[in-house]
Amino acid sequence: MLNEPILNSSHDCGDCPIRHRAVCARCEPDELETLEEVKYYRSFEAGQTVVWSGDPMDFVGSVVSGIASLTQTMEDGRTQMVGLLLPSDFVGRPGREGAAYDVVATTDLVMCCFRKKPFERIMLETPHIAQRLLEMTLDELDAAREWMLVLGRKTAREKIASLLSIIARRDASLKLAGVRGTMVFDLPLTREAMADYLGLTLETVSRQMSALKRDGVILLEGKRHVTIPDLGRLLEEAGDDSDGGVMA
Amino acid sequence: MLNEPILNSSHDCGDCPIRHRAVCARCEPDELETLEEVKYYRSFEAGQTVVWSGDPMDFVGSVVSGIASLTQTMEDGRTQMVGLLLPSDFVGRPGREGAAYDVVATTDLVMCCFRKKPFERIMLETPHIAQRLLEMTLDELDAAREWMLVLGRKTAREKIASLLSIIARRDASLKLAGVRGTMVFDLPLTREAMADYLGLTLETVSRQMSALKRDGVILLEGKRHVTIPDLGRLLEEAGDDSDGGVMA
DNA sequence: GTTCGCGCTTGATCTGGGTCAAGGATGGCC
DNA sequence: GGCCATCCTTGACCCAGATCAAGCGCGAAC
Repeated sequence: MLNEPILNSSHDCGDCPIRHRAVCARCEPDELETLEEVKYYRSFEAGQTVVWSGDPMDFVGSVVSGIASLTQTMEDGRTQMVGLLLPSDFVGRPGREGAAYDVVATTDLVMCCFRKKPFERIMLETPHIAQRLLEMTLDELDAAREWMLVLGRKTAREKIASLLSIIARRDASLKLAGVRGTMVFDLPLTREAMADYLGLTLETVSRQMSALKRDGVILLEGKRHVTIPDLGRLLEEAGDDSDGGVMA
Repeated sequence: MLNEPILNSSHDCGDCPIRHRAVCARCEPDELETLEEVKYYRSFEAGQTVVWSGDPMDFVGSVVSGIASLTQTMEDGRTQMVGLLLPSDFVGRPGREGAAYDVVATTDLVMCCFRKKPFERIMLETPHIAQRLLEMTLDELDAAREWMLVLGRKTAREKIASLLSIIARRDASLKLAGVRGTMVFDLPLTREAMADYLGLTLETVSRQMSALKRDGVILLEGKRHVTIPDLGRLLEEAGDDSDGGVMA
């Protein structure tokens, strides 16, 4: 799943997650303007802001490694994280001018970017891409709407459990081999970032993490290393109706 | 704005909001299978469910008149409205199997539907449609993410003000002629529906409506008829940084 | 080693909004 | 007209989570 090609798997030429022939500068650079003008890589340090809300965003792209978050902020400083970008996730709004939210590097981050104008041209010429983007955007919309239920109706404990199960499930590499339903991973978020994602304070996050640990729903080594002995139990705690606990 | 064509304004043949030639059964029915097999109208009474979450959804479509809401429900009955469909809004997930949430008619509702299979075929053949859908979906995604800020970080009073300003702004026909910043409309939602949209209880909605009335932010005649004497003031109450109070 | 800083935990207290409960208004129907 | 149902309002009380505050653990810099 990690770094899975996001637009078309039919063309594989390396570490760029956007592997459509039409946008593969490495393979058919003549199709495009000068290579670097269209496709390029960019690195960010943890904490750096990729784009500010409202600023013009002249590129689209996807995460190669690291984690970025999409956050909205009110003037008085209240902030809400509205999305989490893991490797292979796409950011960008073809046909839209500015960014609608801040994009911030949560960890060190490498992105693979395309300048927007040529990308849009390619999109017009390659219906497949628009369709793939539509699918991806529909998935994001579903995820956003599911998150609205979390924000609007779940208790603090359920919110934490929901976040943990999402992180666990989005990284399939984390299954603990041989033990059904057990997962191990390092939290990529500080307590504060978790709070911003969940609409809570960091103190409440901390307390609920402790409570889940006390009740054996999770095991904690240090502050970040998490073991989930029973994913089914966690999903129950999350108030999740889907019993997605069935593992390969 | 009302009933504005949602896919392509270049072809106008009546009351269907999807006015693309390729899907206009009335004008070029030969292009398609039997007319009724592809495009049809459907009416629902207030309270009726259009589709249940998880059920197969074999159509896409858009609202002709009335209001529908998208809601997610937990087993224990907690519900969260995750979207509001006004006339001309599109529902449907081309390329996706089942519905991800309940679609419920909030008022009496008329929808213009297309069976999904042929619609998808048309989409493949008509790049313009996929691109228009992508734009619309990106807009919905933006709206959903803005709503996440409301749900996660705003107070009850700010939530109510946000909802009122959204309803006011989405229906441009509601400007009170000649009076700058003044708007009048009938709330299309019960207090309970408002609560479900805002992640509150109906009692809190009622109390905050009374408070906003007491403070002169809104005027109420009966329970539903709302006058907003000063949209700027309302946006301020909503904690909205955009001073969208500039009126035509 | 010591000190600093940051991320985290935990405790004590406060409060916004939830919960429970009792009516009030409106409108359809007999 | 009277009756009933539905939607709404208001009050009294409670509690989950926010706020304020103190201190811990651990790695980095010296």
